[in-house]
Amino acid sequence: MATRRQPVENKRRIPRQARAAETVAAIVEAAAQILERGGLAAFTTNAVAERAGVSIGTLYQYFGDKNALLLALARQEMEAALAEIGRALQGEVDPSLEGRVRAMVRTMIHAFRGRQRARKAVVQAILAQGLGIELMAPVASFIAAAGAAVGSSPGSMLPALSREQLFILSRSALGAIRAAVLEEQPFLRSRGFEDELVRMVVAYLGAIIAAVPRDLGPDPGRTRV
Amino acid sequence: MATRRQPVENKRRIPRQARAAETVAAIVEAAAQILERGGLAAFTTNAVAERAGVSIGTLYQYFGDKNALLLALARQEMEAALAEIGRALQGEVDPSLEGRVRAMVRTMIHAFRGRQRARKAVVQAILAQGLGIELMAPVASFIAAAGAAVGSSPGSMLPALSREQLFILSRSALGAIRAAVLEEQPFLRSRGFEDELVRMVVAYLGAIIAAVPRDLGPDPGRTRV
Amino acid sequence: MATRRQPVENKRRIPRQARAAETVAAIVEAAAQILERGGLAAFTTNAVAERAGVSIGTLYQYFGDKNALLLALARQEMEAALAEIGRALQGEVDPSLEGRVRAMVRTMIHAFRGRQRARKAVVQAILAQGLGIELMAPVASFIAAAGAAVGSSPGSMLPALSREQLFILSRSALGAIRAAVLEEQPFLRSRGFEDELVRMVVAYLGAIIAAVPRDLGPDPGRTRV
Amino acid sequence: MATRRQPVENKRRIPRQARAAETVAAIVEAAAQILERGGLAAFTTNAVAERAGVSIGTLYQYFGDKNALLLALARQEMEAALAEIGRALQGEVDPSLEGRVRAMVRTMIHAFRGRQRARKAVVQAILAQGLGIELMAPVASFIAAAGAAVGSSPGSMLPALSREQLFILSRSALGAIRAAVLEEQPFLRSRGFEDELVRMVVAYLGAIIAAVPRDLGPDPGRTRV
DNA sequence: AATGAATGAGCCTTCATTCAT
DNA sequence: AATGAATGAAGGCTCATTCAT
Repeated sequence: MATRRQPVENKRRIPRQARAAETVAAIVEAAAQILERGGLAAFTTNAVAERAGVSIGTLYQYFGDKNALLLALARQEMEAALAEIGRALQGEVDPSLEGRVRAMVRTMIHAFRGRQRARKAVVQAILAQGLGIELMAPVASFIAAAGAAVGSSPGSMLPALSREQLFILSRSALGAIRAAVLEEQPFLRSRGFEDELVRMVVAYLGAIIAAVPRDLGPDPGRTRV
Repeated sequence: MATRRQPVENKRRIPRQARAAETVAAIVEAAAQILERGGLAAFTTNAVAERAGVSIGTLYQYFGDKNALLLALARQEMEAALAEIGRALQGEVDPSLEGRVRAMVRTMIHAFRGRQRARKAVVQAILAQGLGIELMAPVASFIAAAGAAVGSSPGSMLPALSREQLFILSRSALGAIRAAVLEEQPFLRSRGFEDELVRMVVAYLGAIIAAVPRDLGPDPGRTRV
Repeated sequence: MATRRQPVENKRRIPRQARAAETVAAIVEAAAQILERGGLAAFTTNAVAERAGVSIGTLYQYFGDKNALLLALARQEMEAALAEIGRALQGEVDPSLEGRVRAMVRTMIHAFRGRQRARKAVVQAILAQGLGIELMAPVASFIAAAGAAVGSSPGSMLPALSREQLFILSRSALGAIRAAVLEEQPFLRSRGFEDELVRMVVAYLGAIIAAVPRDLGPDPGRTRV
Repeated sequence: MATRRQPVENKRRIPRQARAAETVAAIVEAAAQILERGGLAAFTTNAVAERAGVSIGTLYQYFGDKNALLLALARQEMEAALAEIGRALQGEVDPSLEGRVRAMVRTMIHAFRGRQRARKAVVQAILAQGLGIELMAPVASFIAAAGAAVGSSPGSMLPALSREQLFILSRSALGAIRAAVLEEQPFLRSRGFEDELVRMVVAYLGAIIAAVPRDLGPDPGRTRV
């Protein structure tokens, strides 16, 4: 990407007026469109500005550099996905563990509003920038919170999850989804794929629960995020 | 970015002589070193040629473009890892399912000869090029073969794996390892991380086996690669 | 020249402001100067940009590639020459056929503002690019128009010219001039050379006129551009 | 072409043995084929050597540089064309001026064994190298000789031709043919085109003859090559 | 005589970013 | 706040040519 600076966050100006907010939204939307159509190769700041209908200078008024724009898009979609999951969990008819897991998996599979190419490009770019951590942090928190909620519910046997367990829980399913996105696997949105992901996660959680008595009682060393 | 051609493989000349083979090896090794020290940003064809002690022209004699070199490095390491796994399975003292899984997981974790930065860079680049499929194909074949071997062993209950199961099996564990590499997680090489990955895979395999009687008997629709 | 693309015209941005127009003019002028001094070998985009006093990026802002710049220069000079011929025909004291022909020949000989090396380089490059047609089209049109004007004048015997006649008329004289330029013949600007060219063209026109009665009367098959 | 040296002639070794002569012929033929198929862009020394089935080193054994090879090809074809003209003039049934002119024109149109793309490429390259003079010299000599022969024949009125006349005579017709080749004009091999070229040349010669009495008597200043 | 691996100067081009208006 | 012309570092890549074997 030949970026000269790599400020993780680099917003120059917080938009305070309605017009400015619209401009920012237009730029982010333009970025998504460019990515969707032309992939990472077409994603140049000039191209985004042009499609957004603003000058390149205006783009830099709101996004300190190319990365900031990419990150903003990624964050926006990630937050939308998490919010979606939250809604799904809330309104879920099936309150069982499997029901909850399925709701989460399904939402993650269908994230990014169906813009697969854009999603792929964003994932590629995020990974290429080494910004994966940033974006995964909220996911981990979310899962930890969900896990804690489940674990603390009356009849649950789910213990507090270790750092490694949390990591694997969030990265394995998401990693598989991600791989399917990057490889453009046709079965990404199939029921079979979803079923297997759910099976894997549920099986893993089951194994964790089953291991509890042997491994430990309530342990202060465990992370309870 | 701005790649003009994307030939998956782009070797120009097959080295027929000992001297040429050495040159090729030197170039690939130089690439790994450059990547290890300076990451993707430092990975320029000129830099690689210089470190390899050959002219840029010589580099292009053997690698059609920058990508071909990257791919060659990735392939070499991937094959080395698979071979390593093969050896590990062969000489494994513990022939149990968990023993086998652990051998595979451990090898994947320690792949790329411990050059983590180089590994990260290669993964980033491969993903950014959308070349993930190419590299994962042999892994999937390998796992399918291993799965088939296990499944056909006398007392095994492991059925033939479906396409989706195969995918998830190979990508979830590898996806988690990959994420740990990209995020430079400190626990990557820890015993705890390995344990959890093994637990996840074993649990998933157990769930697959448990599901067989209900789902289906021997089914010709299943992939038995 | 190792050109990868061959877009006949490849202007990136239409200059809308006075400053931009000046920049473009400066670049084209610089190109002519570089060509005049160092020939085709010295004609590199970086050299042109430097002489023009702009950055290489600016050059590419207005000319999609090296070729586009070359073509722009060629077009500019070609159009200047045609305009010059137009003025010469207009103000010509000698309205005879020979007078007109001489005016045209003389202007073509002295085209390109006397910059013979630049002219040679441009011709070479244009031919090497296979772009000769593009540049000759307006000349053919011009000659056709002139021929038609002459032919339709009261006492003229000049018939409408066929495609082949038009072609030969425009290419033979110009071809001889071009050859003299490329071969750097010392007599290029001599009176004797001009005289002979005029003689050739006039003789050919005379032959065409003489042939009319035998060949055909007014014939709709003939091109009257 | 980025040539570093430009030795007009640069043969390294005169082949004295049959095998060597075959090799040289194979290389020249390969050059013609490469040119015919891929144009100037494909004409690299390595490509020619490969097609000729020899190593690049061998190519350089016989041709000092790329130019020498190009020139050799051009010469070979040019000489073939002149020889062809000679034969045509010899066996010509029509001994009139027009008959002779037509024989010459026709041969020039059909030169290069019908390999139009190769011819075009050679012309482009020759012009781009500024080697036009070299190749045209024999043509001029030939025409001068032919003119002298005609002029000295009993009833002929053709005077010795001046340098400029010779030049125009050879370059105008050939220039028109050349332009048709470069522009890939479809009528290149048409009867109409040939007719007009003949008409032009004959008309010009007629004008020269007609001018003799007024201009000069036998003049020592005239070139009688 | 032939081979072909190696050379390397240097070209074209991209695109993130700045700043005067 | 917005504009957009201008910047320029930097990188991928070509190909004629050499020379040790």
